Amino acid sequence: MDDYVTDAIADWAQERPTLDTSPMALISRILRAAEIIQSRLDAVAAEHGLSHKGDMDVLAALRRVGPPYEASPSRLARAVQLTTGGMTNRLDRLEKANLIVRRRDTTDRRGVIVGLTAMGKDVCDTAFAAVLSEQARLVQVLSDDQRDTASVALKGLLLSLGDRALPPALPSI
Amino acid sequence: MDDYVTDAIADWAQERPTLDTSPMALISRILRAAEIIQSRLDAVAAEHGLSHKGDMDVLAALRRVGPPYEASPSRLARAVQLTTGGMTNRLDRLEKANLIVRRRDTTDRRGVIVGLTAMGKDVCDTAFAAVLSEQARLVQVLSDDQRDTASVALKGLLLSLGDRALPPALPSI
DNA sequence: CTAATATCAGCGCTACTGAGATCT
DNA sequence: CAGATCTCAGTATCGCTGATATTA
Repeated sequence: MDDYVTDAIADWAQERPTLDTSPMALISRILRAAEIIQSRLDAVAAEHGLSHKGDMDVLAALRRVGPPYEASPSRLARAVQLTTGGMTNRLDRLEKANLIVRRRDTTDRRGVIVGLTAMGKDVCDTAFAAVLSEQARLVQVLSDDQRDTASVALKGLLLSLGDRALPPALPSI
Repeated sequence: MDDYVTDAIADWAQERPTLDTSPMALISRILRAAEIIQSRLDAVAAEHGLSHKGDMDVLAALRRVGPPYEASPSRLARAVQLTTGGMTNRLDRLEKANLIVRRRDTTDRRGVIVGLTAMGKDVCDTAFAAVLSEQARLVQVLSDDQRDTASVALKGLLLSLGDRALPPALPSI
């Protein structure tokens, strides 16, 4: 059976035989899979009150650093690949929903510290568990070996694209 | 060396040890890679006059069907995973830029047929070649074997998500 | 009559840019 | 003074929904 990309590659081979379309086999599938997956995960997050795309990512970024679940806006922006201006907007929304709070950074008075509220932590925990189980359902069709080798390949790709783990947070960042 | 996702998984293991985060190794990497790749490809397309995201996809969908480079709006919408309303907007833009034309479908007077202009074909051909060569650069870090196995895995994933090749166009569709 | 096609207007959401205030 | 941090206002983009006209 053919997916959309298989078909596209076959068409291009017909129309422009000199073009090397082999990279599409991977790249186009990454793009197309991401669209479909993202919309499914957004739907699951929305069922748990996170109706705005990206909210889950911010909450998760705060949650996974551990108690007291705090980080600076700029660090969060880096984590989710957003400008600080964009992060301000997301934080405004999340603060209005009582999922996060902002307080001044006492050690650097330019800065702000964002923290999860108790409610934010609860919502994050239940929503994240649901998103994860949806993810598990999505990858179910693949063998363990397929998942592992594909993960390793994508990790190599990401590293070459400059995607890195964030440096550990300093006493206040 | 660790990418962002490796780090995230390690954090979650610390914070919520009972959660099975293994699906993230693949899913999160697909999502994160797609963001980065898409923005790079958009930048390349923009260098060739296609400053609006998605324009390349529509032109390519028309181009790859072969002469006379025509298709209906609804078929194009299906190809790029868009509502027909959304496609109307894109086509308005592309028509204003003289990259496509719309004409009435003589066999079904509800319908419209979208065709590439000569200029549209030229722009598409040069832009697509540039995008492809950027794609080749992006996957350069991976071995042939890695690309193949990852492609196959993603194809399996896409098929399970319902992604299928479009049925062949009927005499007018 | 029901269903399909394309368009349009209105709406909502999202993020970016550039300027500004504050502080290191 | 240069540079960092965050916010804000303005702007652009983008796609969806639902109504409509037309035709099969």
